[in-house]
Amino acid sequence: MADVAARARVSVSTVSHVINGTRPVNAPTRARVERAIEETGYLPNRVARSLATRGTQLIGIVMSALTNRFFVATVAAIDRAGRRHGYNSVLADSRDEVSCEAEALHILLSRRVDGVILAPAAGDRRPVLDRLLTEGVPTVLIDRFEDNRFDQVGVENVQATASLVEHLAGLGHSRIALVSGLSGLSTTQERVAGYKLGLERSGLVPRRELVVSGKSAAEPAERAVNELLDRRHPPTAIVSGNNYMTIGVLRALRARRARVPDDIAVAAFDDIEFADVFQPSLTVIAQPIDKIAATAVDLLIKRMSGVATDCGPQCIRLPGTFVHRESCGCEPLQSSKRWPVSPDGRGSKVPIGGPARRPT
Amino acid sequence: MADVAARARVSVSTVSHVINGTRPVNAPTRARVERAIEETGYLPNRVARSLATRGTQLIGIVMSALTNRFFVATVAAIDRAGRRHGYNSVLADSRDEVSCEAEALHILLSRRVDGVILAPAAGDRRPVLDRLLTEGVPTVLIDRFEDNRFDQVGVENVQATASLVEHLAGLGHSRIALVSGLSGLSTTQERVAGYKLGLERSGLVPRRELVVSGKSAAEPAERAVNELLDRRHPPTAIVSGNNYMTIGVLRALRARRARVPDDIAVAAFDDIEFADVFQPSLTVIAQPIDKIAATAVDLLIKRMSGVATDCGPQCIRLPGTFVHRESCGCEPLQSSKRWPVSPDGRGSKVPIGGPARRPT
DNA sequence: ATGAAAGCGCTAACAT
DNA sequence: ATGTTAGCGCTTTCAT
Repeated sequence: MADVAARARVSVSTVSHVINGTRPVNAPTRARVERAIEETGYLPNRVARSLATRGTQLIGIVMSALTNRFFVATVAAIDRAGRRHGYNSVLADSRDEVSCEAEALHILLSRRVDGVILAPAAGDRRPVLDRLLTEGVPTVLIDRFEDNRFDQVGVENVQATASLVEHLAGLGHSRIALVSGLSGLSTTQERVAGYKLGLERSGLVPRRELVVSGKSAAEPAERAVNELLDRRHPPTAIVSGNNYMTIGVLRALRARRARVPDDIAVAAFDDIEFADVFQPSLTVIAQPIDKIAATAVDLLIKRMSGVATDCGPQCIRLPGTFVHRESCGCEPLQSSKRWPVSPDGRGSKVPIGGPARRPT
Repeated sequence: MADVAARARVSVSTVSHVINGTRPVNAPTRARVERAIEETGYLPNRVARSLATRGTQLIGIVMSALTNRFFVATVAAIDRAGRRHGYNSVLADSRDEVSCEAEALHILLSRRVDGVILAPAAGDRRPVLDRLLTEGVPTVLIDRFEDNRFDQVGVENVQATASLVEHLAGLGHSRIALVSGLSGLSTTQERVAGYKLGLERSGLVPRRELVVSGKSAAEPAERAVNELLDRRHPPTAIVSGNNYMTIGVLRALRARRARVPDDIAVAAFDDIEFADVFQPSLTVIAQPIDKIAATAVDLLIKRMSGVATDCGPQCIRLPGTFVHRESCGCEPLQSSKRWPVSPDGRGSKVPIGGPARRPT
């Protein structure tokens, strides 16, 4: 930088100002500086800049890379959204373990990230969250909520799950089971609530034995389904609480040679990549991943820039999308239909074209 | 830090040295410092550290997040491997566009990353690669190769693809088609070569018309398969060149109600998440993603630390894994079998238990 | 409109 | 074994 300044016969402060546009500089002077930058191939050192300004323009993302279902999409979307505002992302995999998460956060904080987007790991997240609070770093929680001291953004779970149930009930099913997730998670609670709501709206009575835990993972879900199918009166339809559990459900069904949807209908929370080529294709609620990420980043940037510092923590729920395919047992479709599930539950009840009735 | 020093009644340099362990410090002194750190909740500022040491301990990852098949796994694996050595990852999505890639690289360089792991975008990567070279940043290329001035690590393509073909030929197929990728990519060339090699080894003659381009993406692959099936003598088996094209292949087959593997057998490069629940499950070559990432990071760290600075660019090919499932048309299996495909082609020919012969 | 100089928080050579 | 101090490359206040 001194090099550039010498070459342009100006002071370093002028160089700084033409680079950042932080104060008016005479056209000819600026031209000289710009030429000098060209000639020297000068590349501003953002580390030094960060030290001087006490801001890194870095967003720390801490997430359970392997376990969390939309790691890919979310991280990619956060990165994209952040970059539009001049931010970069530094990653930290929490492996879905709180201890690892705490360490990850520690590293990010020592790197002085301007803000954090966190998909909390399963387990006791208090220590991590408390730390975040005392450290005073702007933070937005994603996916799993738990703590109303933080901004949070995620999919609307209740109405979305209810719409799945109502759809199945509308096809004549009355014994609809739910494979639910880990009991500690807010998503699990909300989806269970949605399941019950859907049943009630359909005039069905929730039965405790039809809710089994798949512990948010494939293997437990597979076991749970096996247990379900061993009963005297097995369900005629299954709702799965997340993508991993859906895989478990399908494995169990497949191992028993149960045909979907003829023997048993399936509808699931979370879309799965390539779910359209599954045999049959899967009827699901898709999360608005890009929207969630973009919203989280927007919110975070607002907090970081000091705007909206007064209003309390926000909790934003974005509507999922009902993706209507074949596993629910409607007549075979030409292609999948999608429509949003609004937070008030409307718009979710009438599939385009209307589902075929198929009493069981 | 000055705070800590005052509290412990030592100088800042002593504090620095107990933190970094860079020089012996008397036990009682160290204890005082450590206590002071505890009490003040002092968190070292890595930005300042980076400025002083001219090292960020940051690995820049530039990758086509949405397009590239193993974005998730690779980034996660890089992050994990890097963290074991005290490195963090900063991300930059290139969207598989060279202009975006150049910008991404620019940003990472201005952030003074210690090294770069790059999955080159499709297109003319010369400018970016040249920049990397002139800037002198240690770099390891992943997945797509093209330039022998760089260290590179990826899957071994030729033998792996050959093993797929040989397996199908061993089942009696003689008209085996290949849906190949974008012609500009090294991976495409190598997999085409592997396809031919496999045919030759099986005593079959490669026929040009049986190689169609799926352009590395689902839709073109779907079109290509449709074209293939419209012929007077359609192939009896299809080898797909990557995961996205496999999806296209399956869509085409499905739309035509062609049964796999009865009407047509399928084997593919790249494993797909949950490929085991596909109907039928997919016989594929799985890439050793974790190994690739770990190897790339190891190599990068060697370069960054100045070790092995003399030996020329390395090109490391890691063997893929043959995952034997159902779409190839062997007898239904209990579960999937896996075995490595060694770079010399051995170990790939005899599936465990031996494939059932099924002449066409 | 431009420049001089004091930091930002740390490391590391040099001194004691 | 510990302390002093000169940077690292930039921003920004205060002068001019």
